Amino acid sequence: MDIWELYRQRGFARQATDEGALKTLTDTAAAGGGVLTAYTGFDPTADSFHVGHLIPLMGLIHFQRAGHRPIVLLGGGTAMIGDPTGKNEMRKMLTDEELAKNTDALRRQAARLMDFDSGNPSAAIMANNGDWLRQWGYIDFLREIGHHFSVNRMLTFETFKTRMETGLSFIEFNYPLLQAYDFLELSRRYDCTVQLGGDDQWANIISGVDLVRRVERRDVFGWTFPLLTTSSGAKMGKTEKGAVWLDPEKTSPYEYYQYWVNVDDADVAKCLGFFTLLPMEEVNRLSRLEGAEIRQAKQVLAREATRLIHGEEEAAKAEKGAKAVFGGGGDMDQVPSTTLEAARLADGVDLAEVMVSAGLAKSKGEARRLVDQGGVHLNGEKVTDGFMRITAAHGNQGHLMIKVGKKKFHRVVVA
RNA sequence: GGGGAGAUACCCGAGCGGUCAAAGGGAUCAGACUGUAAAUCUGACGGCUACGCCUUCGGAGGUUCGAAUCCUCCUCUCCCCA
Repeated sequence: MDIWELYRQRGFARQATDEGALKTLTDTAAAGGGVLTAYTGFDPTADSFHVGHLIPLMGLIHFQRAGHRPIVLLGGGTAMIGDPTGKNEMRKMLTDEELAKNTDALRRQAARLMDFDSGNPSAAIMANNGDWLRQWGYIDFLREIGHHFSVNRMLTFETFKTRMETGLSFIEFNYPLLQAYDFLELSRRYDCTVQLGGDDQWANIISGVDLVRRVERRDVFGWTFPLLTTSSGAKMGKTEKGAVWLDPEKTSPYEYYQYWVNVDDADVAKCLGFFTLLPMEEVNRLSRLEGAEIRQAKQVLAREATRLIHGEEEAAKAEKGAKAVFGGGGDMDQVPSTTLEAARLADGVDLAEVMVSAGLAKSKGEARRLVDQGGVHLNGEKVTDGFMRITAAHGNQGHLMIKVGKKKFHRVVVA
């Protein structure tokens, strides 16, 4: 089975520029013992990847597992422009320092997901388009790259059509040229012949394919992955706290695990294909589960997805923590926690205040509302007084368990 | 350069000079029902030991007993003309 077939089976296929030719190319490479090189670009707009980046990242992981060579392209240059795709308004400009910091953080995260250093032919490459984009002079770029682009055609891109209503700045209008040029540069430097990306990148990808053909008279290809949405069409990867990050500092492994256990029934099968490396037979078996048994599938999903990002040990801990609070008994240590100085318990501490500092409520008022609505439990007992104060009497061997709603648990350690 | 429209809470979006902490929808959160689903119904949704007080309607001033609402200037956005 070639990589493209594997992509199809697991749901990683949306559009391809020329699937027939792509297969031929892959077969030829395989027959000659060579590897194929593909890249995906990520703009360093934050200092961590989040769940929204996961499909392309998983795509690259599979690509490498299939024996090919992935390139992770960090958009240190393009992020200075801002991809207008899917945006209604221009994104704020990042400073050089922010970019450097973000690029660095993303590089470290990516390095944990793929093999970059083994020296194998399939060892991944990390590139930064700032390395080549920032060297260009304006006139030179226009003459050498710009003249290959038709404005008439660019205006037909969905991205720009919608932006014609709300406004589009010239800087953003140039984004496809830069991304297209990346492909040209990567094809020259690394013999990269495929660009992978989310389906919203289609226009940018074919711009690159066209550019390489025009300049190099060489056929390269584009392949897009579906966008990560729930079955109801909403974007995935968001919780009330915001994006679900891959950085354990921003989203703990426990929270990460919880995110996956809580996906809708309707999305479980899809997610198993996308976010685990389980063989498809296993994915299909789990996907056939119905009713309450779907929970088993969700647990496998959460376990595997967490393992991939945070490692076996953290995944096991997150799972134990989940079992402890939802199944009763067991190891509570993995539940998110904060500490509280014992001395403060002497005259009581406002529960609402503790909830705010633990991130369980945005304000004391909200915390009190939650209590009023019967959504707060302390050590398993429903709290009824919004102004309740925590005292030493509540210290259950130095541990207090606050539950908000049905799923949010937080431990307070008295120290 | 000229003319017009506009900026309201997380998003969209109403808003007569007082009865506006600001309609409605979405998102979100909580409760009930469940399986740590979905759908549905109910409630909450600026802050604050709270039938009151404080801070909000792009920014800065002003008029007024009283301003989201009127005036002036500024910033930004969109549309049309050249």
